[in-house]
Order: sequence, then C-alpha cells, then structure tokens
Amino acid sequence: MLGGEGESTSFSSKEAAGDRRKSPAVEAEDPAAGSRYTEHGMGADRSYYLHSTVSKQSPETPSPCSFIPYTPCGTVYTPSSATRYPSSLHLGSVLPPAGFSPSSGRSHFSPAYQLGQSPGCLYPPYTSSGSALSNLNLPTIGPGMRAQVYLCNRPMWLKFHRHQTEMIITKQGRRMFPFLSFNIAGLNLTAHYNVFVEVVLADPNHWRFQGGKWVTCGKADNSSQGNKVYIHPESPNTGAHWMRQEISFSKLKLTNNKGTNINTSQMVVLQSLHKYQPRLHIVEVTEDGVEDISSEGKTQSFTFPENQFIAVTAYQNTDITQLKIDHNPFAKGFRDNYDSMYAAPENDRLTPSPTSSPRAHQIVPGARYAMQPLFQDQFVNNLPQNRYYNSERAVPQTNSLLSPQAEDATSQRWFVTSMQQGGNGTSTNKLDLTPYDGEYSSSLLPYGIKSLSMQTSHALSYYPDSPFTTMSAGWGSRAAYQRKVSPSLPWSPRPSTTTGFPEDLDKVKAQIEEEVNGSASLISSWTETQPSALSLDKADSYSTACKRRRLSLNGPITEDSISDIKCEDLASAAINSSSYIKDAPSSKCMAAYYSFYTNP
DNA sequence: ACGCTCGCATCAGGTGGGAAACGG
DNA sequence: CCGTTTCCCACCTGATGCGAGCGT
Repeated sequence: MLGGEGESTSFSSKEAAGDRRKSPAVEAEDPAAGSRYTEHGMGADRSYYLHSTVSKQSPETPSPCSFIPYTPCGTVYTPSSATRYPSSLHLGSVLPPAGFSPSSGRSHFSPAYQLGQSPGCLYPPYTSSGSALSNLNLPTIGPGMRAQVYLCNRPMWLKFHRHQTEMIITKQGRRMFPFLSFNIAGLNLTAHYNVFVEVVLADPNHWRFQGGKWVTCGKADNSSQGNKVYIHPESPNTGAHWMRQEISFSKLKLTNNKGTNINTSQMVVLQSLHKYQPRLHIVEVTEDGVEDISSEGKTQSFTFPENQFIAVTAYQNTDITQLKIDHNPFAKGFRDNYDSMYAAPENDRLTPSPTSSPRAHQIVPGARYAMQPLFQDQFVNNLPQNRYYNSERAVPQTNSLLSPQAEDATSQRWFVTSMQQGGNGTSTNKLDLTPYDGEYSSSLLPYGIKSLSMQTSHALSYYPDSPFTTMSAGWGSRAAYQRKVSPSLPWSPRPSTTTGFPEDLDKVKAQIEEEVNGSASLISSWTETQPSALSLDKADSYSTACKRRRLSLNGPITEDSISDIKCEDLASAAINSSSYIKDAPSSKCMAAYYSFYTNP
C-alpha cells in the first residue's frame, strides 16, 4: 500500500535492479520497519529523551539542537496495516517548558522515533511538553547526523488548525492549502536522499461536522487503498540540495479516487471525513535513488501535529472556507471587496495603518512585482484594521516570500528536531495557542534574539516552488520571473550564507521585537473576527498595501524576508557550517522561533 | 549583432460556490 | 429526507511565448 503507485512513476527512469528497494517503495510488512529504531527512556514519564539509531550517528556527538522531550503516546494512528514507516519521528512543535531558560539547553540531539503503535494508541493531544531550545546550534555536518526539519508555513497551519483544518479531495485531485513546506538541516551534504510525504490516518474515527464542530462518528475505514505517499519530484537529491532551499509539496494533490491511474505519483488517496496526518520522510539512498536496505537508520520521519486535517469533499466549517479564501491566491475571486482593494486613495495607500502592526514598515523592494495581497492575513487576528494592511505579495527577498508561509512572518519557520511531541492527556487535537500567546514575548525577547538578515532577491511566487525556490532545483523554467529580479537590489539571488548577517541582526531583532509587541492580537483567534465582518477596512488596508507595494522599491526588510532569512540561514548555514555554526547567530534566531512555542 | 530586460497576451490550471446527482 | 459527492461556473494565478527596447 505504501508508496505503491507513486514510487514507480517517480523512479521509473532510475530503476535499479537488484534487491534494493527504492524508497519509499517498501513492502508494507517490512520486518525492519518495526525495529528500525530503538527507543530509550520509554516510560510513564513523558519527559525523557530518545536516541534514534540513525546509522553513523555517534552517540557522543552533541546535537546542535538539543533535547526534545519525547512522549510515548504517538500522534498518528497506526492501523494494523501499518505503513513501512511506523516509527514516526514525531516532531511536534517545540514547546519549551515553563522553566525554559536560555541556559537550560542540553546537548543531545535526540530524534525521537516513535515505534509502531497499536491502534489503541490514538491521536494524542497536542501538547506543549517543553523543551528548551536555548542552546540551539546549527546542525553539524557530517555522516550520520540527524536531520532537523522546519515547517516553513507553520503559522498559517496553526491558523487553520485552530478551526480544524479541512482539505478538499476531488476525483481529479485537489492541492492542499496550506501546503506542506519544509526546510531541512542537518543532512549530509553529499549523501543522497529521497524526501517524501506520507499521509496517514491520524485517528481511528470517522468524523462529521455537526453543530458547528467536528465530532467523531463511528470508526474510520482502515481499509483504505491507494497511494498514500507523495515523493518530492526532486528526489533523489543530495543533502546539500535539500538544505539549500525550502522544500515545497505544493503540487501534492489529494483525491478520493482510489481507482485513479492518472498522475498517481502526484496523488494521495484519502477518504472523506477522515482525519489525516502528513508525515515527512527523509530517506538516505544511493545516488540513483535506491534505498540501501543494508543499513538501518537511514530513514527519518517528521510529524507536525498542526498539519493534521480532515479530508472533505466540500468545506464544512465556514471559518476554514474563509481562511482558504483569504489566503489562497487562487481563491481571490471569492474575496470580498476585491475590486475595491486597489481603489483606495493615494494617501491611504501610503499611510500606515493606525494600528500599524510591526509590518507597517515592511515595504517591499521590487515594486515590479505587482503582487496581490498574499500576506494579508499574516496575522488574521489583526483584523480588521491590519488584516490586509501588509498584504504585499511580492517581497522579492527570499525564496518563499510569495508563498503563503511567507505571510507568516516572524514565526514562519518552525524547527523540529528529533523530538517526540508530548501528550498532555487532553482530548483536543488543537494546538493550544494560549500559552503560545502568553509566552510569545516573555520567552522570546529575553533571550537576545538575533535573527539573521539574509537578504535575497528571491522572488515571490506565491507557492514555495517559486522561481528562487526552484530555479536551483531545476524545477522547470521560470526564467521569466527570475530575470525580473533587479540586479540592483541589495541582495543576492541566493542567500549568502555569510554576508550581511551581523549588521542585520539588530535590525531583525528589532523587527521581531516589534512583532512581539504587537503579538497580543497576532495569535488571537480568527473567530474573533467574523468572516462576514470583512469590513471596509479590509479594502483600505488592502489598497494601502498594494499601493505601498507599488511604490516601495527599496523598503526595509520585511518580516517575511526575515523569516525566510532565518529559514535560509538554517539551511545555508548548515551547508557552510564552518563559519557560522559556532557564532551561531542563527542559533539564536532559531531559539527565537522556538520561543514561540512556550508553555504556560 | 547579440544578450538581456521588460511588458503584454495567451493559456492551462487552481479556487470555492452552488446546483444537481447520488446513496443510505 | 438528509448528508455527501460530483459537476460546472466565473474568477483568478502562474507559466510561457513573443516582441520591443536597451546596453554592450
């Protein structure tokens, strides 16, 4: 079942004979799967750490990212027909414990591989069992190291997650929105990896939207068939490649057509009204993409609970619908006041919003990019005044600025090391954002956040597979967009891993602090603003943003860029480990991100 | 002449809404 | 009857091709 159809297509040109399998093409009953990883510290106490048995990993090797608590209760429901990768490295959001201290970091990078679970171990609640990330360091480069994965558009996922994300599935396949987008660090630069996403049942229930909320309704149909794996089209590729840029799965499509033979490699077959959990798998393979089964521990899996969603054939929750409309550029036609968004008076366009969020100054360089307000709800909570204020779509600075995650400015990247998400025993699957809010500033600021301001001219495709994201990856030609990047822009097409960091640190920090100051509403619930309340303010702010966009050729760095910078930094720093790992301004940057996850 | 940038037009494909169809 | 699924629609984005303009 796992990866059946998809893999064949993806690797058809690289078929390799022999007994070696191609990842993720693996027999469902891979005997090694269940024992691929060893776990340590399993016990009643949730606060312990696991050391995976990733091959070549030296136990003594201090981890760049430390200690992430592991919780025995898994997040992903694993029916009897477990896939080959039951041992999900569950990398929940990093939620430092209450006692989080900048100096409390530990030095062991401990991917917490979760062994296969019985169906009885159901979807565990998202918890904030803490982990201090203060001593976060950039990943070391070398064989056997564990990967660290960052969910690039996590804030957006969180917005949806608050209302229980829904994903449309159709016969011909529907893209996910938000889509999965990651940054990976800690890979061996020269080793080859397959990167793919597997979508597994998150719990054993059938769901129904009733009375304005999702309720369980019977048991899930475990007999699902069809492809559950989407292999990144760039697979296989080197660690350097994967770490060089954001890894987007925007082309991944969800379908309920089990019999489809069309584009099966792009399709993940799901069942409506079932809850799913995407997993990211990174499998070390040979150069031709063949997984070498002779060595264990070359598979690492990452799970972000906020990526969970319920597959539907029609949206059930209007909040989700509104979020989709507001965020997805392809749904722009359904936005209210769209026509008026560009009709605001000149002065309105140039005048910062009264409530000027920290993004007020995020004037975007590259006015050429007459982009639409994609960042409008970077923080939907700022609605209505700020909702569309900083709706610049084009921020030609990083590889993801035009991507939806770009709008999620400050906390855009979510670093996940080998951590097992904790479970707190609650029954909700929603991420608890309350502590997130509360600790937003308290944990973030005190620790001397210094983000790296890596300026790039990455342009801004809404999707991560934007020109700059993909150009180096060879995903089709996007010259038409690439060339639009003005050479006069002060940043380079590819983020320099070194230049410009120090001098921008303060600037970035200041911006982050501004974010923090305005964070009260940042994380507030979307429901605070009814969809129907998309007021005229929206149009005004929209217009303002658009105007600003047009006129701001050389504005200051945007938060979006900062976020991407961080993201890029992490990856590029990993590539250029020598000079920055130690100083690790990026570490602090990452720590800052971590800080968004806090415990009450 | 050549290469590059830029603007414009075209087209494929993605989007949610809504009505119709389907099925228990 | 009611919940779910399918299909079509209008609207939009993004990719691409082409030609004009510019600098070397």
